[in-house]
Amino acid sequence: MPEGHTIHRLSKDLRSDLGASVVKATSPQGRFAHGAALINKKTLATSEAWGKHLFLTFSGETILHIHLGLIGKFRPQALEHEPSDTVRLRLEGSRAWHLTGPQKCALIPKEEYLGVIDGLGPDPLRRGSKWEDFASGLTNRKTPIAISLLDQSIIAGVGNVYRAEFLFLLGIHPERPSCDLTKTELQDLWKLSVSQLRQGVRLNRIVTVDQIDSGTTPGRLKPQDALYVYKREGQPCRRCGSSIRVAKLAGRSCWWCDRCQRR
DNA sequence: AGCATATGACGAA
DNA sequence: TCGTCCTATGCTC
Repeated sequence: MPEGHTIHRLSKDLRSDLGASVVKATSPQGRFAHGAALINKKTLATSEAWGKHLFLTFSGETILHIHLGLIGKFRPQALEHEPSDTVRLRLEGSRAWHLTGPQKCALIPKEEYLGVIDGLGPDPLRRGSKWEDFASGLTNRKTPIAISLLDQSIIAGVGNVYRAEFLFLLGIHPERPSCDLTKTELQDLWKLSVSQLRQGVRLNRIVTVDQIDSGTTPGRLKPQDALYVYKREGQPCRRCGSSIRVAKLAGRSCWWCDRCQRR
């Protein structure tokens, strides 16, 4: 679930649901009891996503830093929905929001907030992000491009699904050294990140296939038809039919098509 | 019941 | 490169 698009969508939804009104905060699990008590009955002032990081600011400049990590979820629930005892944080406005399994959920000082942002590369979903910053992060880097794409200090918000899909869509082999990519390829990679992540926010889901390649109508697109290569090892490439391959890159599985993606 | 796995990131070795 | 953390799900026995 959580790549950059998820967090930006969450930021929007939380803002429209809870924004500018008094929020009730509790920690059914108890692990964030103190923090929840400090937020409780405050107003949500701002909601901001930066890559995979979510920052909620409450009245009094209290900054709540949330990072979902691999398994975290932050879901809207009906107000009467009883939180399970794994819910770290429950926010209640026009509906309830239940946070489970986050990698980070903490009230942080402004300096820490600035430090997190400072460590992040350009986020394709943020106004003001520049492709040149993305490109300059890759100059002289021999690291395979598939590894660079997971590095949040190079580009913020891309995760394991998008990296594989982007490289397929542009015909770039995942093991190509980052510094060997042409200017055009870097520009295309950036432009693709912007359009794909935006679409991800809109759909609240990652869908990279063209309608033509999926062979289905958009409304009824099945999960297994939404992607070109991610988790499709051994299956035929949607473009050329050759078998999708998989290997570990940066400790994570990466999928690609050897025929469509040239070294 | 137990185990593997997951769209992430960190620290230890 | 591993182990670790955090939770939910979907296998397998």
